[in-house]
Amino acid sequence: MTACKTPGRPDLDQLRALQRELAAQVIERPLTHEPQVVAGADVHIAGGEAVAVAVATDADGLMVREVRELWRHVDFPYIPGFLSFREAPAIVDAVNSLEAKPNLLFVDGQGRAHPRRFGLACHVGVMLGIPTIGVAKSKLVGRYAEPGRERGSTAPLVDRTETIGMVVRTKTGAPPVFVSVGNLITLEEAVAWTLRLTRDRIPDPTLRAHQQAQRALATRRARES
DNA sequence: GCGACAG
DNA sequence: ATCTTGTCGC
Repeated sequence: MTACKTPGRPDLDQLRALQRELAAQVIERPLTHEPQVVAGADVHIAGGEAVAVAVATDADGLMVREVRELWRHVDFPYIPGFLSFREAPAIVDAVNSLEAKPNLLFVDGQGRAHPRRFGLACHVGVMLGIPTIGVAKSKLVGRYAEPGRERGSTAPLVDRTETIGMVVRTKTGAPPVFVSVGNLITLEEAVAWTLRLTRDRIPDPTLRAHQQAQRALATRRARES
């Protein structure tokens, strides 16, 4: 049999076509409801085992309402531009496991600031049908001028002639983050909510999810030794 | 051909 | 992301 799926080398041409198709389903428009439940999600992967964590907080990110941890097998490799095929399934499951569906979700990666305008935050946003914001710690595509050093400074992220996101200084003196629309929100709102929920460099719900995922992996490693 | 390249 | 604790430098 030669027609088996080969985890090592996915059909990227086919996936690019799929991304363009799904990118057309992304809705960029103002929030229709004031978010009451905000969430952040992150995934850590070690040797085919992925742990996704979703943390739900109040609208200011100060009170944690819920933390869900979900394990999943992952075979898709990391390929720049195709991260969502590796991480989106686990994130979607983790968010769906929350008892209260969030009105806004922060995703650790790009939204529309992607070569085909379909980063991880868009993928998750389309699958869940909720507003999502992509907050990435580094750039995937686009050009930008360094924003001012103070927290709150911004600079547009531009690809060709299109503004695909915003480079945002969320912490004075720290490297900026790359904010873009995931789904059902505008770029301006995405930037405002990112600043609102960020106390350190990345949004609080995301930071909490990140730390919880790290603890979960460490725990599993200790258990296996 | 040469860089760039989310997590 | 991950390998990995303390240590070198401004």
